[in-house]
Amino acid sequence: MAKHDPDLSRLFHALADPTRRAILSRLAEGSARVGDLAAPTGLRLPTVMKHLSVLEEAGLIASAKDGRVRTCALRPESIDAARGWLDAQRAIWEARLDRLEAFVTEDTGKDET
Amino acid sequence: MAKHDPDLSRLFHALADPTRRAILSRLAEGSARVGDLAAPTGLRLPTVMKHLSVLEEAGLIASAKDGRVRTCALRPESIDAARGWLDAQRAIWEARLDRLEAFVTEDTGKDET
DNA sequence: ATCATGCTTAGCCATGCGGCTAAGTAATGC
DNA sequence: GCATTACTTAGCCGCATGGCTAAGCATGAT
Repeated sequence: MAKHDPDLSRLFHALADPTRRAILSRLAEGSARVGDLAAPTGLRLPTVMKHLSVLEEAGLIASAKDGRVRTCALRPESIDAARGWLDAQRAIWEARLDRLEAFVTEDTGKDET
Repeated sequence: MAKHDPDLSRLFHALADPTRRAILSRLAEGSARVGDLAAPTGLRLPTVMKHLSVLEEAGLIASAKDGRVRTCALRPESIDAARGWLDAQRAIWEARLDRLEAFVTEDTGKDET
């Protein structure tokens, strides 16, 4: 387990934005050009570009420029880091759950504020 | 599939911070008091409190106050939403991968910026 | 009653993020 | 060559985030 894990932070951060998740979903239907990705979002190109940068730096997508057109595609394996962490945590949490059992969890909302 | 999915955004956002992930890891060893959670972070209490709020609003932890002590515990099932989304995406991406195959992905770094 | 403990609230500050416009560059089409 | 297309870069703006200090409040100990 790494101490800092900036990769994981960038990955989760990238996934935390609805627009970016929408872009990913769109890309799941096939690779697309930047303009085509921007259109359905209702956002301006530069804004979408930033989102694409975030996604690319998180390793979630790859892009290549052919002529004046940049095409983006998913990098499916990138999601494994996130899944791996979640699965690991889940496993540990479940294992410990018997000890915690009905501590605060019993009520789902014992004390809010 | 929801349009906005603010829950998913909050969840991923909560997981995007190293300090918060550290707190979750610590909680995986058993429930703990706020002060005990703050100590290893090197951060001040109010700061940690904010992190705990984020985690709680994301549904990742629950807390209850007994006397003047607040105890926090994990909510293992909360992670399922994230896992679910990741798994779904992963599945779709994999399925489509044959079509995309070696489009941009071939090189891992054809054209950066 | 008084004091210490442990969390909580309020408010400040710097940075970062998500949105925009405007202007720039590179490839294609005529 | 010149206009158009399609990104790209630069820079601005408002708000959220993550850190802090200082002060508050409730509980437990003396």
